[in-house]
Amino acid sequence: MEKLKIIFMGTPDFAVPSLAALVEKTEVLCVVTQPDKPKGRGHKVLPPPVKIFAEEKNLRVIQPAKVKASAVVEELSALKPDLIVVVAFGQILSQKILDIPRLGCINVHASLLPKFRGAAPIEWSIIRGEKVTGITTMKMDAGLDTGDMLLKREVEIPDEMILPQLRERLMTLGADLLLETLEKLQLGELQPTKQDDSLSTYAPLLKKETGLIDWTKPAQEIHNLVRGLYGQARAGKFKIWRTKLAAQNLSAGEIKIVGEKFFVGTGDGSLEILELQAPGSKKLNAADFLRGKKVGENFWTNE
RNA sequence: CGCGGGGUGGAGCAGUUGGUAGCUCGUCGGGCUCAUAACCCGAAGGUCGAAGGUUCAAGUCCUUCCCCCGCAA
Repeated sequence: MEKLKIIFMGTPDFAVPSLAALVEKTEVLCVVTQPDKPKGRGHKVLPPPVKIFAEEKNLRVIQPAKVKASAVVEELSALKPDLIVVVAFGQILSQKILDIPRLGCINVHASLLPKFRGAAPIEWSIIRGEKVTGITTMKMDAGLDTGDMLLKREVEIPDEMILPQLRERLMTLGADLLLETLEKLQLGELQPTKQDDSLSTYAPLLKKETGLIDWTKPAQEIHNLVRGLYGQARAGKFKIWRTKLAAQNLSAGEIKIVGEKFFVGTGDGSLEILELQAPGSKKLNAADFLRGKKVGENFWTNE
């Protein structure tokens, strides 16, 4: 089968396996990713993971601040790609770009569309307590994750699964499903399916306040939040990394220490805190955290 | 040059105005006990992140560097 000529657009870790798969099976003309941005502490300018990978493979990389810019559109058109593949790119494509490749633009999205359209589908699927999520490939249109669906693959979310595990699983699956989609595309076996907009939900970018734990909420709900944000869930000045449903009789926010175990009451039951992190300190399991430290009355807000 | 916190025996922490390095836990040995993650007694284990400097004397003051973390992006 003839190799497809592809332009790849993607930015974070999540997109790397898909790009790697394309490098194996297709001809990647060019990789489009976000510009290097000053991230992290110092002021360090770090290239996005996709760029690092692409450069290792000696692929052509461009990093436009805006892909929509006419100069960029012209540059991409000139490459005459068969297809554009987009995986967690981080910029919205204009209709002009969507019209460039003769076979259109394909997106790998980390949810079972039309659920969880948007920027953070993996996080929200856990936060919302979904038992199953997955990957959907779709033919892109001008809307946000509204294109016709091509292939879909499910993944179960066990109750104890945390964000990095699910992300890892989905990024691998995403790469597989991408290849499968391209194969069927070439064989003419794809049957695009319209999304039922009435069933759609959104998975917006996470905000800081999303991670604030409200102890009056149900234990399962808090547990889901902690799992889905892994490290971004906070109570007072503390980050809560891992929790587990527990059977202590405590009022909301009340803390109880039993030996090396750390329990907190919620709106309807209690949680055991397995891993947490104090400001300026590193992530610790509860036993280590409790050593040499006093856990007092206004623990969450004081100190 | 974005702002800030921290690096002390295996783990988590305390170390006041510079003057013998402590605590909790763990580890090892012994004791108590039907038994124990409980209790009692004892022991081992630290060039106090690195390199310089000030000083009679520095974990504690000064300088430089390395690493970790939070915020902000």
